[in-house]
Amino acid sequence: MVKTSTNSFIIRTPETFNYDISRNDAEKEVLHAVRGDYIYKAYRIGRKKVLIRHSGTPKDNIKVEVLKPSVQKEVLDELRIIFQREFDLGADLKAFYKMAAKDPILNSVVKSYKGLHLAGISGLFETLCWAIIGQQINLAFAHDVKRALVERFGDSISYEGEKFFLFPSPDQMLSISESDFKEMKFSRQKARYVKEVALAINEGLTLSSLEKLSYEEAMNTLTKIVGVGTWTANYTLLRCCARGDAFPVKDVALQKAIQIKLGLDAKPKSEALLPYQEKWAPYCHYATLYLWRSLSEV
DNA sequence: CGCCAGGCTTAGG
DNA sequence: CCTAAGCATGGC
Repeated sequence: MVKTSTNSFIIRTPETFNYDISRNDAEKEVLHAVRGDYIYKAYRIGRKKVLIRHSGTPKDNIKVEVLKPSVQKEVLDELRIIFQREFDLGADLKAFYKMAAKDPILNSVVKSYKGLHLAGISGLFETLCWAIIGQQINLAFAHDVKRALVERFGDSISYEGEKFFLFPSPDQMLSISESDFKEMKFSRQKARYVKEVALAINEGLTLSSLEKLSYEEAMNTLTKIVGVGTWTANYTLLRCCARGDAFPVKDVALQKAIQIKLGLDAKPKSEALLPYQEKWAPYCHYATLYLWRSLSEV
């Protein structure tokens, strides 16, 4: 038996989980660094900044190693909880696969990306801001804007000559001037929108408060924030809260994927997607995720 | 050049 | 309720 370091641990994953296909290894993503089999990422746990790296085991479990600093057991426990959420390990995809196998749109994508879990976004604030940054612009540009924001205003942790960044806190976001936002290529509206979200978070909006609400209530809570419309709210409930009732019918990537699967001449309008919200419930989030992946966009 | 990108708000019918 | 304009930039 090999003695394992107290600074690493292994997370058991469900049968349906495949590490290689689920790990988000987008090179353009500023909040992690992909180094071969490892993904390096910084987290804020309490007041500590913690740098970890994770990798897959032969059995598709997840190995997490804390690289800096050396931490107490409580931090490791917290990291376990974070990873459960970050890879949506509570999801049992068997029922989704069973439903999708009989669905003309989904049957091919669930075969292609078997084992894919929702993964990759840490916090509510980050998710909402990322959605706002991504409104109406292409993803490559959105990544550049996020990178500029994070590298300039996010905290970081240094390790072996490299810096690993954390997403700015709501207070850090609120301190950014109009001209700085402009330099980072935020439109004036988007600069306001991310600050509106920061205020909402500071006033008590949390993931757990959202989880207690019904779909309609959660949508109402989010869309009350200026800058958060139905697309952004659905995106957040899907991506961050892993809710199976969230379905971004206005999403042009989702529309495009469905257009391709059905061989349509044009993208279906959002109203045309509404029936799928009922049909695919409670797996609208995974239906969307797999269709996005079919465009190589998640 | 025009049009579309993982939209939203506001103004004006 | 609905539609149009404005936002800012990049890729094709």
